Amino acid sequence: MAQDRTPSRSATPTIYDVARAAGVAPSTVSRAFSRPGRVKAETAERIRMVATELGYRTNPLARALSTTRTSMIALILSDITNPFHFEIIRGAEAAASEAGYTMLLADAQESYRLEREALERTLSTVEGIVMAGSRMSGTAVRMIAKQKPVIVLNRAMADVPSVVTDNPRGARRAVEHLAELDHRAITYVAGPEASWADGMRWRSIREAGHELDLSVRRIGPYLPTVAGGMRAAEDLARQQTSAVVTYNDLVAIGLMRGLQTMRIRIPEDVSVVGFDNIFSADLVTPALTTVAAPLRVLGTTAVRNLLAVVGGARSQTGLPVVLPTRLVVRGSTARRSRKRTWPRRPTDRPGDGGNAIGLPRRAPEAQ
Amino acid sequence: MAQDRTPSRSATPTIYDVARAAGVAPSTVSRAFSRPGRVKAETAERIRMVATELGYRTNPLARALSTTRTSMIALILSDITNPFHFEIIRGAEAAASEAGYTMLLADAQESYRLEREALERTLSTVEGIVMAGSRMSGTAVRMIAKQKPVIVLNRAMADVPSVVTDNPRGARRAVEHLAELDHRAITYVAGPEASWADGMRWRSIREAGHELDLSVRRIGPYLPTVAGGMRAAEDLARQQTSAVVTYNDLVAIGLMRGLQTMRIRIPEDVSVVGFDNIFSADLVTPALTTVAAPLRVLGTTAVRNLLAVVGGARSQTGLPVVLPTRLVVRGSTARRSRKRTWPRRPTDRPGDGGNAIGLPRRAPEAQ
DNA sequence: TTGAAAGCGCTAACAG
DNA sequence: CTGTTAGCGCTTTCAA
Repeated sequence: MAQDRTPSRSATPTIYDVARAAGVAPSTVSRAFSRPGRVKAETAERIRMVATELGYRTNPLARALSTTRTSMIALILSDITNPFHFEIIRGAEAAASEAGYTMLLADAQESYRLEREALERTLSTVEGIVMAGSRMSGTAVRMIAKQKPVIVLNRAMADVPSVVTDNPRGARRAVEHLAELDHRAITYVAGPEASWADGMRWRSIREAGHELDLSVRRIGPYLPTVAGGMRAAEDLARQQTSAVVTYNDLVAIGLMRGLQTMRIRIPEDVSVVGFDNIFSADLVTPALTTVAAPLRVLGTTAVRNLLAVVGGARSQTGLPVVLPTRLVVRGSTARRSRKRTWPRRPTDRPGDGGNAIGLPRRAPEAQ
Repeated sequence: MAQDRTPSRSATPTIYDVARAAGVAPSTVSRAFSRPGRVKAETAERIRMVATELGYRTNPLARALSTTRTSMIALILSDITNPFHFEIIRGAEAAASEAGYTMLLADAQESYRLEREALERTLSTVEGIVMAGSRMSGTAVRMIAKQKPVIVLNRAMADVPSVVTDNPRGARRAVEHLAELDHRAITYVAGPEASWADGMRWRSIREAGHELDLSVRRIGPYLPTVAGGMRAAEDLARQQTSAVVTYNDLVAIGLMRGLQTMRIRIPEDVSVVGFDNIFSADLVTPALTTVAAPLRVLGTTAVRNLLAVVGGARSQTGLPVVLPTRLVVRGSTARRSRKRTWPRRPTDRPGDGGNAIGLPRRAPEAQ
């Protein structure tokens, strides 16, 4: 009476049950499932019959114990709610299951501790790990990589295989696009300082700006979220800019929204370019022009490369795999209007005062 | 030379290594980790020291083999890219890791075969399963539930524990809201026919409509996507309605977009209410009024209940757990304007002709 | 409180 | 081609 709380679930038959029922040795049953070639066709057939009849299924854990092949990989995300990760997750999952692997998903929720715990929990279970947007230090990551194959996503590391997008070309395309639209000055709205991508993007934008003779400045850092973008809008209102490029789409979306509530029109007054092309980028108004990352491919590539390493491949080069980006032009960018229509109404801005808006209109300087 | 392709990774020490180094029996080491109480304090301490020094970590697979406790659960999703699932995933993951469990994630990509495979792959590894938006038949689900604890999400089942949102109340609130805004007729834009939620929502809306003396009709089914919503917009243009409720937010977003390209204004010409309150619902223009589901809580509740069952709890009632919804009023709904301003320009509509738009203006009928 | 021994379910030599 | 025999790393009686 004490024990029957759990509803009875049919106990799974083992290899021994099948062996007995089929009149063969257990090892033969094992072979029939793990290397069919090594068993006479008829025998294998009979075993298979008996097995399905009994409802036998090989226990992957037991198998893993002797082979060390668990057929599992882990995907560790810095923040699962970041839409940037959505398609990556799908890509990764698809690649994994396509290869017969199961994917463990762990969300660090931007917390170092949680990330460590997740690693701790999964490390000994999986054959390899994809770390996306990890907050860990380079040495910490290397530490992990010493124990299990690791692929780092969106962060180039010298000695750990990584997959990144082509930020330099993407940034350059963004700047070129704005230049073609007659913009002469660009503001970069920065993301987290610790972000590898942020560094790459800013540097590339600055360089492209120099080459194309645009003046470029940077504000930030901001949180890489819609809220962060709205904050940036407040700060941006104090300055004259006709064009801005943001760290990512979330920031761009927040920025547009913030600007719009101040009666600043997008794209008539300010053109905005984001990065990543997340879900939603084309749903906002105006639809966001953005440097699209091949999100799903990012996920599949990471997993495929990981599985290659697991399978014994040595990465040929020590260099990161770089995936191409492409500029998706939508409604948030337009030709610079000759007449400065902005700022318009000093009092529109909510919160901290008109000071910000009514500033002297000196031309933006580079850097 | 043939074997050294794989970079050497430090072999993990076992319980035996620790035992030897600490001068105790392996079983004692095991106890020290699994039931500390059963080991003399000093001994345990010593073992612990040696263990950390050697970098020992108990192998969960091996442990699972003898205890059948794998500390893993699976979350099987019908479609991982559906934003409806994003927060659910996070909630589930959080609840799992909080309980020391690891979550396997599998995406069925709306495919029955893939769902089966995922189940096949994970079933014997996990202690329980959360099925979200499953496409499987009731009997198939029951089949699974006979083997491992299962919680079904967003679908009420008689004999399998499930967690759902309060669609009836949510639908009712939506209808009430529209009625308060003077709308007299409502169109429900339906989602997939196989969807349990769709049935619930439609039925509830119809009932609420009856009670509040509104006429209610239904169009569809449509795919539960933005594209589906845009299709619905085309069809809706042939009819007079001042208010529509859609199967979900995605459809609502697509619908608004489609309507807007036809120069139909939201909310001036048509008020739109969605369901779920997914990420993006407040980013579109106008921001979407919607029946918000407690997405994250849905995930955590499912997992917590699952773990309770795993832990031996018997579900008290056979009834599904119902989570409350709440109506989030945003910009997509407004008071019905007296003057009918729509349809306006017969030729605006792209594609299949003016026929659709210029239809006789008969009042919408119920059902 | 600790040790010895017998598995958990499966795979992997090694013979035959 | 198939049976026999050891384990994989950990837990769990059963004694001591």
